[in-house]
Amino acid sequence: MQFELKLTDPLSAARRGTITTAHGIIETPAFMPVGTAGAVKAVHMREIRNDIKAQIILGNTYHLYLRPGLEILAKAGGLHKFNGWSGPILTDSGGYQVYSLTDRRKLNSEGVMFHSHIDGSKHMFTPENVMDIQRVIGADIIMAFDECTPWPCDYDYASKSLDLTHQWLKRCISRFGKTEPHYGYEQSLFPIVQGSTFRDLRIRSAEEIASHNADGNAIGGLSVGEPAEQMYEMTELVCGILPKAKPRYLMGVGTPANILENIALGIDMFDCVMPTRNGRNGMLFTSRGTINLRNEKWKDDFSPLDAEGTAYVDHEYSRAYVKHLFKAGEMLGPMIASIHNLAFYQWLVHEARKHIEEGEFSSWKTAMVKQLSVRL
RNA sequence: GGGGGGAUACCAGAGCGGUCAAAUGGGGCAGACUGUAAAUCUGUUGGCUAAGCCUUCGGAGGUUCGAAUCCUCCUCCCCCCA
Repeated sequence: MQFELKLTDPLSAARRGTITTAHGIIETPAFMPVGTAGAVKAVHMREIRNDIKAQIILGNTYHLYLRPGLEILAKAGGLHKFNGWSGPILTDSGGYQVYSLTDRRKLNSEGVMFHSHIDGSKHMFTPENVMDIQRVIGADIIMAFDECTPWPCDYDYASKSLDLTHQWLKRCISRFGKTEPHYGYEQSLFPIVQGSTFRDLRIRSAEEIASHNADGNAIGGLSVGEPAEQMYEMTELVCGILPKAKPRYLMGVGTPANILENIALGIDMFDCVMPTRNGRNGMLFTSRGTINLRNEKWKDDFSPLDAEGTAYVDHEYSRAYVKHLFKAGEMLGPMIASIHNLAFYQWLVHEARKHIEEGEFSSWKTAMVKQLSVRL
């Protein structure tokens, strides 16, 4: 994997770059749709590719390991062949499940014992086997096994958790270095900065992560409930320490406004379930603000879903119709909303890239953030 | 013609003397959602001058300190036998 930093915004820390992987190029700043179980929920790969035009999607180690399982993934020839997405893939390590499935796991220095949410069976995840599993899945970018700390989190816990994540990182790097890709193309390992919302812990973690000189670096443990201002404070701090020449990935973020603010602080890559999950739940993100499609006020609004939208669904369907689909429990509603939202997120980062290139990112961002906060 | 069952809020449907403005679903209205246990979850759903009051359980009377609940008549609906 290669990262080329093309230019930096003169008025902010925003950057414009290109990541080249074995499966294609990613223009940064980039937004990556989440496809946890090997599918971006409710959306065809064809639509991700042709209509939404995402350049990379995510998968998840924990979920894919449980189902369909490594045997099938290996037999298929890796996730790309299995799910038909021939572009770049990034897999999360299961570190987020350490946080989100906290009542279904036991953590110790060796690793994490999960009680499967599917059948209750026990599965030990260690830094070593998480590398091995991600080798089998075959993602272009794989993530270190970490503990995503909850928020709020007391200092001592955050500090100890940080040390554990750092120890695990060394084990990840060691195992990764001793193993080979299974399918003939290169994989890159990204380490993850933790430290909750404590400045000194974030500094300590960012310095540790930077010292490994990985292909790219991630920031985790944010967007877990902390106020947005604290998230921005942490990303700014960490971006000041992480190497400039490597892509920076802010994990799990976020709202359209979060993305623009973090681009301004030097983040290059984002992923978030929000466009798909909120879409399935009837919420649309647009350049003019958000829409709750289930609201009564759209019942006879026959105007396009999003007159300024870039997706075909924005012009083929009316708000009234898609509201009806949601009310009627028709699965086409969530499908349309997911395509719209993902296309909107792609439009957002596309515009961000364009405005960085034009040297007017900051003013555009300020105006856009204001518009995005409107509730239509 | 004979016998039996039933009418409860937008719908379905509990309740069968006070703790009932009335369970539970559905529907309606609104909210949440940030490296996905999510096509999920939460709140709310008679009125008002709102920790209180007013009008509600087919209709009209009655019994009782007190009735959605008991009695009488009326109106409709359903089932069984002829």
